[in-house]
Amino acid sequence: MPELPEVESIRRSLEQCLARLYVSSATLLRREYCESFNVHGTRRKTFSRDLLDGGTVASLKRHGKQLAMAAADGRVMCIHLGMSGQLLCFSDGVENAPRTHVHAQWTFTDYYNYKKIRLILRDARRFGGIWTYPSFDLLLRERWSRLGQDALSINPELLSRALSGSDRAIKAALLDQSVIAGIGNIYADESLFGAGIRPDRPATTLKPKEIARLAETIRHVLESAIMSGGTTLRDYVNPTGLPGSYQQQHLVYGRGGKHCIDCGTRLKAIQVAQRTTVYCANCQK
DNA sequence: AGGATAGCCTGCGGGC
DNA sequence: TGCCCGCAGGCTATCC
Repeated sequence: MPELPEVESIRRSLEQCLARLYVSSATLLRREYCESFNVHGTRRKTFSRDLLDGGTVASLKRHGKQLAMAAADGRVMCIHLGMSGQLLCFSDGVENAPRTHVHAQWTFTDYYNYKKIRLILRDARRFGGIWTYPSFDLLLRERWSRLGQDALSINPELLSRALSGSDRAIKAALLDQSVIAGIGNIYADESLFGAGIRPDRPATTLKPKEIARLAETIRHVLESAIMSGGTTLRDYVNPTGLPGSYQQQHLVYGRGGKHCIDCGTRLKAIQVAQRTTVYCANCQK
């Protein structure tokens, strides 16, 4: 379940592995997993060139939970991993790569070191996808423009503006990618606990001081999680196969019915925005 | 029109 | 042992 910290870990890992490499092949194995757009933003058939075939990897960018790989000639490929998506790197010749649920694969050639790297995109549940554009500007305009401020660069003023006039539960707002981008169920619960705010409070009832505290806590939680390489609950691993360890620092997520680490009260598990939500009724007001 | 809801999809674990 | 059901949740389409 890649949220912002996991996607950022993947981005950094791919940047290390693939920057400046030549894309010597790109294959889409499941047609409907990828949508390609022309210069007018109109959908059309996907060609291997859309998956950067024949290009050179210039940059890896991220906004919220979405990742973009751009070629030096401007072509860009946006990847969203949904719930179960994985990007995995293998050095050429090593045949321990998973074969199931692979929807796209690439071969990168490193002409300086005479090495080849294979990248595969697997996604069992197929909630993810790939969207390709002829330029980064088009990705920004057609897709990323729908996303709110990236959660890693949130501050009190921006969060306050994003939440203004919304009377739904604060957690529902945090999960809405058009309000703030990158937060999923795990980091929403952890951030609200850290800020001492009940997840079911209508967003409009938050005082400026609480919004400020929440903004700071979100940044702190996400930064800590990135330093731990993200959260691995079941099968998240970065492209080099390394799991994250932030799950060891979870204070509420997945701990419903257990004791609050701060005060010992039994943590409550409720439903907010159709998601299991765990909080401490004593510590969170 | 903002917000709630259903549905997509597979793997896994608990219960019987 | 094996089967069935519920649950996990990011996102979009649809409804209210």
